[in-house]
Amino acid sequence: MKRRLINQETGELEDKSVIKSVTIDCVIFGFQDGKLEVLLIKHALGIKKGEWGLPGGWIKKEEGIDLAANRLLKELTGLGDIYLEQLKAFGDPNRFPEGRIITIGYYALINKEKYDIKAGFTASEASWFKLEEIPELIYDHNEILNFSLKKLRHRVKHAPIGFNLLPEKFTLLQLMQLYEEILGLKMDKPNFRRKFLKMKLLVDLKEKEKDVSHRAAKLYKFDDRIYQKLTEKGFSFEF
Amino acid sequence: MKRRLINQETGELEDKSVIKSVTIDCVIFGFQDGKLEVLLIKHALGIKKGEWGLPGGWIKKEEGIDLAANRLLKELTGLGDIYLEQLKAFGDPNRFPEGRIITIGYYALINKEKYDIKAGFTASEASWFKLEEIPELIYDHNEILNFSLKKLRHRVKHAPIGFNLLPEKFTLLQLMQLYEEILGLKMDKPNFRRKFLKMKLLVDLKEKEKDVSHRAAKLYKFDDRIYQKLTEKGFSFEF
DNA sequence: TATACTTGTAGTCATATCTACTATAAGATT
DNA sequence: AATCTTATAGTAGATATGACTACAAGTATA
Repeated sequence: MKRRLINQETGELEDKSVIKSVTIDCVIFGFQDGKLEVLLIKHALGIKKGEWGLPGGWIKKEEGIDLAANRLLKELTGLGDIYLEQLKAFGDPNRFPEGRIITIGYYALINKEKYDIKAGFTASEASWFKLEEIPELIYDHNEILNFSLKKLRHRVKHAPIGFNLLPEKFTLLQLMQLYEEILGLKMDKPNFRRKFLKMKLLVDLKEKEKDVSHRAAKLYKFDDRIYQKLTEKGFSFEF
Repeated sequence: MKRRLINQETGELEDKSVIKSVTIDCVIFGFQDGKLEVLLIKHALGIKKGEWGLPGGWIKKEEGIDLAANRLLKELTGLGDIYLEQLKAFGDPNRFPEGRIITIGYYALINKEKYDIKAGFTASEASWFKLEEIPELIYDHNEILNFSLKKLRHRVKHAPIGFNLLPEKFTLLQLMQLYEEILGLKMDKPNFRRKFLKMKLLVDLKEKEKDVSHRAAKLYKFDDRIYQKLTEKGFSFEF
């Protein structure tokens, strides 16, 4: 079934506010209970009703693609100021059976504790999936998701972006477990501490965890201004 | 001047063979006399006549974007089997004043000794530019080029792709100078040798340079199959 | 109150890696 | 034969890494 793009009366493209051939799809990562999670939505309408896929949408005609991705994220989750980065364009001619549509993939990192994402999804059902539980997705969304994972794994080693998945205040063990989960390996606590603290990227909050049934650990936060300053001096984050 | 997209008789999109709103632009890198170079073309027609820009073109309707990039490269330079990788999509609404066009950037690495690229450009003038000599380019092509440089600098440290810019047989000094030029730093010859040879990525060709006015250096080549095998064993290229 | 248990944090040590060198070899040029 | 250029080998101190031990600070349990 081909969609009708032309308005027969005016002879023009219908709905001039969007470019019909380019969409945005977004992989939204969260982190909970030591596990990386991805937010998926269940399509409520159309041919793919009932199937899971990545949240996404159209780009408006006069809107930059980064802006469009931010807007979509805001519409879907109700929040802005989120770590968001473009993956690449996906343009296999058969990726979308109903027509030639190119999609630009993005991925976002959010702090689940801070927001209740699912509240933003009114029309369609939304749910978090751990990596092992991800079902078969519509179109090429599994490919986009796998690409985003590869990108995230690479990026997290070369830029201090992991913090975006954690609460503002976190312990070194939480940070280490985040790295272990994303990179899929086991690390040594003392060595991890030393390596990370040596970078002097973290602010010691002089606070401790509360309500834990063991010795409370120090809390730290990441300060982007410190990172910027270090970067200017030639520092380059490598893990 | 807005282009007419609608055929008034049929009520359909004109020229169904291309998606009018998405193009491809390609940064082609070469390496000569120790310097990184970029291939630019001078526009022969249209508003931008006489100005320099990146080679590019339209994506055909039934063509994947990677395939389209390869086809364009072949049309422009007359050769295939070239290292080519997508950068990302550039979609500022004002990037192209004559209408909303999204471009997907690619970058290619070619061995200049092997081919005479400029022969492929019949219609428009093409020329190599060293990095310091790059003029102001049309649209957002300077931004695309700068992005490609950042990507190349990063990629060359994490994957053995630099070889694509060198002749098939090369000396360790040539390789080192390539790295020095791309990364913009000075290196130590003995240390570079040791580090690179330790990876066991290079094939010692048991040959030496000829017609040099000094002690001839050993020639090496890069063998992708060796790299694949090492990768399977867990090796990861880092420089 | 004492003991075990869990997690945090400090320190040790052998090994590998990086960096800045020096030294020598192999040719070509004068 | 002396000299110059570049290739290639080696060396030694500094630094980083990885595997470990030890102990501290709490909570839970006996």
